[in-house]
Amino acid sequence: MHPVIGRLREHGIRPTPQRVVVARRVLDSKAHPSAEDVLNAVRRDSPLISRASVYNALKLFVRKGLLEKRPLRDGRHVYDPIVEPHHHLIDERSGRIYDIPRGLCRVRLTKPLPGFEVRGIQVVLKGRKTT
Amino acid sequence: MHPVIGRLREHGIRPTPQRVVVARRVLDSKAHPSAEDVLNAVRRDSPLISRASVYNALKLFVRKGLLEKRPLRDGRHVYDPIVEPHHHLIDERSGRIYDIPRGLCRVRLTKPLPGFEVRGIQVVLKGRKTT
DNA sequence: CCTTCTATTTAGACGATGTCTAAATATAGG
DNA sequence: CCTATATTTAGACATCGTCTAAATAGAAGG
Repeated sequence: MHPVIGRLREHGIRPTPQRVVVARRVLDSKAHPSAEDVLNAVRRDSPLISRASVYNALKLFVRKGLLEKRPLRDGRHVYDPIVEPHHHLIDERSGRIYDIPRGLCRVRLTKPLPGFEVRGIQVVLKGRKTT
Repeated sequence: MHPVIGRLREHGIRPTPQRVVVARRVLDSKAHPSAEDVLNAVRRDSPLISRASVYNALKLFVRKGLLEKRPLRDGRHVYDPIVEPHHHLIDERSGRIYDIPRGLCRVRLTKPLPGFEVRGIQVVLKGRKTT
């Protein structure tokens, strides 16, 4: 039995064959793959798996807490007339984006990052309007 | 003369009619519009403007420092098997994503955000590998 | 004003990404 | 075994951004 089957069950996910191959590809990955990356990788071993099954599996895994989905790939943008550095606040429910002035939110690196020149910091808070 | 014409010229942008209507829509916006938002808004006044002109104008404005482009819209994601909170580092040249442990980077709100319940903080550093 | 060279706009095709649906298939529980 | 439910599948569809080749506009020089 694949070790991932246990992890799927722990999270209340029925381990169908399709889900197992998706989980095997993504769970031990350090590469932060996109859905299409996973689809292509999985199809090398299981050429008959459908696009929708991979997307369904990934969505389910996120809902069950096995994975996190992160918007880290270039693709969909908004345009901001405020070019000075500042941060942003996104309301989960409406998707609305608010500005946070630089002074309201401080970011500090406790150690330098060797071998990397930092050229920009973007902080995004997610949450819900309560009023 | 539209006030935006001056701002375009200040940034070394020739103020064509198409660019002026795009600039008018986006420069005074608080709404963080996407390119498609801008296209749709602009077409209400200038139905004949082409999709490519709007995209070209936005890209030019960013290159000239009039706007910033920010990846704040849901759309393209990666999947991360590390579900514990941590931050990320993106190499501008390769697009590669690296993990930053929570302890290496601290975020602090200097004042609370009234009317908003924060449910997640995402810090993304952009820069370049130097080694 | 005319010509010429360059910049810009345009329509439309294209690729990538993600969602949805209806039909087929598999599985679980009685 | 039968039935109800879950899952998979192919394919259509929508959105977003890029690209290209042809048309147009504008600037610069005579």
